[in-house]
Amino acid sequence: MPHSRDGSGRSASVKDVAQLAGVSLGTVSNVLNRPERVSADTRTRVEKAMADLGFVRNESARQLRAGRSRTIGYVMLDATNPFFTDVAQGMEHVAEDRDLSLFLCNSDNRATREAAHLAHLQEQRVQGILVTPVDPDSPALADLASRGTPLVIVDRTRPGAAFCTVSVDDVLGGRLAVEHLVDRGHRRVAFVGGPDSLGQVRERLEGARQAWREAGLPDADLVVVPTVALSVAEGRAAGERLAGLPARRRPTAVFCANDLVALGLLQQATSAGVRVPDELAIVGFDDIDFAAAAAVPLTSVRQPRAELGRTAARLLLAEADDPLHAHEQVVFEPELVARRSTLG
Amino acid sequence: MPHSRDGSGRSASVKDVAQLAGVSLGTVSNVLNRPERVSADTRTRVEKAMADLGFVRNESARQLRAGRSRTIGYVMLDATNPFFTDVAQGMEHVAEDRDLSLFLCNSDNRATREAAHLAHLQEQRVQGILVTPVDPDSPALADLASRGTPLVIVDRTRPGAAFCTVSVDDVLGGRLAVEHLVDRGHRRVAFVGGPDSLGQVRERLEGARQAWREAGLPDADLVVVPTVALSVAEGRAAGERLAGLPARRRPTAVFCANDLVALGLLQQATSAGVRVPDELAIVGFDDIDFAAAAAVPLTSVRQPRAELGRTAARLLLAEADDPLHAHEQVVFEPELVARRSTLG
DNA sequence: GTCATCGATTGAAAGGTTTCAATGCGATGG
DNA sequence: CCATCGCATTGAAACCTTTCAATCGATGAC
Repeated sequence: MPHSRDGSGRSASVKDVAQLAGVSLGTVSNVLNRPERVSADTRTRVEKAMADLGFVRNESARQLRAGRSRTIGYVMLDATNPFFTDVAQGMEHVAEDRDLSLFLCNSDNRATREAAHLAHLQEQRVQGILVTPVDPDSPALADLASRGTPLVIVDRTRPGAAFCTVSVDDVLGGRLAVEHLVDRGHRRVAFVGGPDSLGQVRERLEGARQAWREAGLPDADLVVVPTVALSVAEGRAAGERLAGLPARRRPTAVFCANDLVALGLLQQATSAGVRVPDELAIVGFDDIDFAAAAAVPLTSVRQPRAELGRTAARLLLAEADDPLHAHEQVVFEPELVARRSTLG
Repeated sequence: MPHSRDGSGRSASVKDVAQLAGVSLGTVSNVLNRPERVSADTRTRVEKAMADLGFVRNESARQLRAGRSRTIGYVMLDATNPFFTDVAQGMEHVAEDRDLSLFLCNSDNRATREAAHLAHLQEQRVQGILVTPVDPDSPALADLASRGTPLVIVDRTRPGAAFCTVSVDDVLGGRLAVEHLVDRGHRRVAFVGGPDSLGQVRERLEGARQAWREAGLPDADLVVVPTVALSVAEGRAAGERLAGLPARRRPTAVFCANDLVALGLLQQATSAGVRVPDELAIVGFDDIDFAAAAAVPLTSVRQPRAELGRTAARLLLAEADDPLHAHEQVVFEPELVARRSTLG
């Protein structure tokens, strides 16, 4: 029924404000952008007119004129994984300090969705784009960067690329996890994670293998249990598969590619009556808040989540401010946080 | 400093494309927007020119002309709470179907941050704004709606307001939780949650009280344990406070205002040697994925998270398409999902 | 009394896209 | 051969803001 966007049709523009205040366009703009240049009297008159009309700056027009926007975007791999929301939180703080908005998009692990978001951000002429890509080697990313849009890859690395990357040493993380398990006396261990297309998964497994070999243990005793995704549900399913193994071949410990998988596995194990860690030790990866909060607190490989986000955002803005800026490949070191799920 | 991003100065515009392809501006625009009106020959020529120049549409200019954008925004209360990311996921699907982008912002429970995000979205002339507000009665929201920006409140209701709201009956949710506990024989129960400024907390408590009274139980046996936030850490702290109570006054069951609090409490209880549910039953609220995945799977009041998001987004777009649209107040019914944390 | 100066204000141009009425042209029908 | 029609293309206007050189009026110096 009555919808009345207030009687007036369109929303008020600087022109309307100028007219009502009896000044020129330029003056209104000055009130907005260089208030010190305007006499106190005119300024209050203009401000009153703005308030009366409910004037809201049109950011599109502003951007068009300025050529750049007040926004940066982050395309995340999985918005429902707390790891990524924590990373985003770190970025948000940097953006807030610089008075920019952070536009969050979720690719949900799909390359097509990722591409759509990247295109849209580019069309918006954002100051720069942060992305945790489905595939860091995709030529689409290189194209993007070569077109001049500042770009930072988060949680992946790509040596020699034409953009900055901020990541965590996943190979080292994998080593830490398995070294810990070996130290605790485990001699039959499973790695649970997938899909293989995720670099994070490949490298964590690689690290696990290195540590395993260096401990002089036979390759066959490091079992790989692949999953189709890094989710709680997949962790639960993997738990059931493990439970199905003959006792001789069943591992005494599991290293999961991330905490979601570990939590699912933990739940399945406990509900199947397997005692953690006595009968089965579990190590996760990421150290999300839910890891410590699990009923059997989870040993996990901690990544500096917020720091990752902050650093990525800072590098992005550095590049946006200075296009001659040299690209950096920052790599953080992960750290093992031992808790009850491996400590008995 | 010369700041040549690439040799070419600015990025290519329709004008450049037109020139290279030897056609007029209008034709390029037609290729972009009404390709069927352009002869096959010219079309391919124009498309080649675009590819050669790496042409990217300037969304600001487009928006400026069109008066509206291809974007909707969601200002969420707490991006690190999986409940809200699941709601956002539901919205994302609707947006994707309509070929819109969803701009996610996090107010992080702060009114100032919320205001900043709302202002920025308004300046961007988004098609509409979804928001789970810090305070649904804030006049700022009413102002926003009266200026003509389509607005939908998510997870809160506000009867008689000049905008749509989509919520879940929190009072009913509270009743379900407590009725369940009373059915299971509990006669001393605690409610854990806060701050009181959150309507969700107030109403869930209200429902709990109603159910308690209707069961004919004395008010004093429903203990309220306030928290300063709905987080895992606060749940853990509350657990410690409960553990400190003299045995006679200690509740046999706890109803937590959301699952994060419940998970924290569960962890504290288990690590303190309190057996769940035998010595302490726990009910959460939201039924996030981590609830079922907890090592003692959590009984929780399920909200239709994705459905909430989808409905909100649909209402928003309905209003954006038809400003005469009548505002609706949709209320979903929650549902109790009983799991081991109360079932022994 | 004139001129330079200074601060406040103005007006016009620019930025990239879309839209729409107008144009041009070849073909069709009379 | 003329009128008409349809189709592909064109050109100019509009969207709203910002910027910058130009203008105006007044003040102070000489």
